[in-house]
Amino acid sequence: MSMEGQDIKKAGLKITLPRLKVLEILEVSEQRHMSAEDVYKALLLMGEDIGLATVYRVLTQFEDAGLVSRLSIDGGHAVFELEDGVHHDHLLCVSCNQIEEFVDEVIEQRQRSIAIEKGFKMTEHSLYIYGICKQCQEKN
Amino acid sequence: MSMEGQDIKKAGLKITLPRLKVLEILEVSEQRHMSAEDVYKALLLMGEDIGLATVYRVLTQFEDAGLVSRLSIDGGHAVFELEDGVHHDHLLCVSCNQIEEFVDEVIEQRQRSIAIEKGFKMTEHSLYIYGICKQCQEKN
DNA sequence: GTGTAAATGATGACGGTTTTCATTTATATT
DNA sequence: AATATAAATGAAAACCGTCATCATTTACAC
Repeated sequence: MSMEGQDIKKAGLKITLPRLKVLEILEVSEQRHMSAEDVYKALLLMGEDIGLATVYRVLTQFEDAGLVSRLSIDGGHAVFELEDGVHHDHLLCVSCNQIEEFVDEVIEQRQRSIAIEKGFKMTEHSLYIYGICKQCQEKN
Repeated sequence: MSMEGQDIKKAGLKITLPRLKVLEILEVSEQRHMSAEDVYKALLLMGEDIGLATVYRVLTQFEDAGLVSRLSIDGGHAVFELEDGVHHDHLLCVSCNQIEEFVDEVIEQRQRSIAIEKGFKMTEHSLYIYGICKQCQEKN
């Protein structure tokens, strides 16, 4: 059984072709952030005939299992990324939709302090910086 | 003409009953953050027979005019708040859906620095801290 | 008052996502 | 290896928040 198979099994899921292939796409794709539709199209290109509903289901199961993270970006559609255990935030280019990641311990710490000040028990946080990336600025 | 009427007029919009009433709801409602549906229901309670499509249109126009801000919270549905000119971020209670606001200049500054480091021209940013508010913690 | 562009309401469309349900498949057990 | 059974799948329809269409109504400049 492959490494991926073990991840799937550990999540309490049966090892099926759709699950193995979705995981493979996420691992081999040059784009780290993919929508369900992106994954679906990549599967079609690979010659795998897997339904879109299954892709959505599998991605949600992987999210529940902690294998992937879901980013809900502006305007209601989601992208997924392989979870690497390191929290990070995102910079999104509003022109080309490219996504970059960053980690900033100062911000992390301030967020924790604010939650405490307000009496909140923080479960999560999401920070998106929107802007125009270097390449898109140079193009125009 | 009321104060509100002037705001609407300044936005280049005709002063109509639906617009006055939507603005009134946003001002008098005890909840600062309302979805289009919330506003629509509040209008019905007031006895105003205004269509949901109009509520959406008016809120979008108010957003364009800078009278309200739209928050896109987790999973694609939006809430609106009266714009007071002061940028702030949000704490959301995942239990009771209450929303609190905060301002943190340290975070603001770090965000600007990160955008510069990454070569991004920042247009916007959104920061949400999710957690359980004080009241909900005490309840359980 | 009147003309004209703008605004409204009802309804249908839309897009991403989820549910339904009949069929197929993985896996534990014989 | 055959079988039983719960889980997984695919196709299609349902969903939900939001937006567009279009015929009718309204605000406001003249």
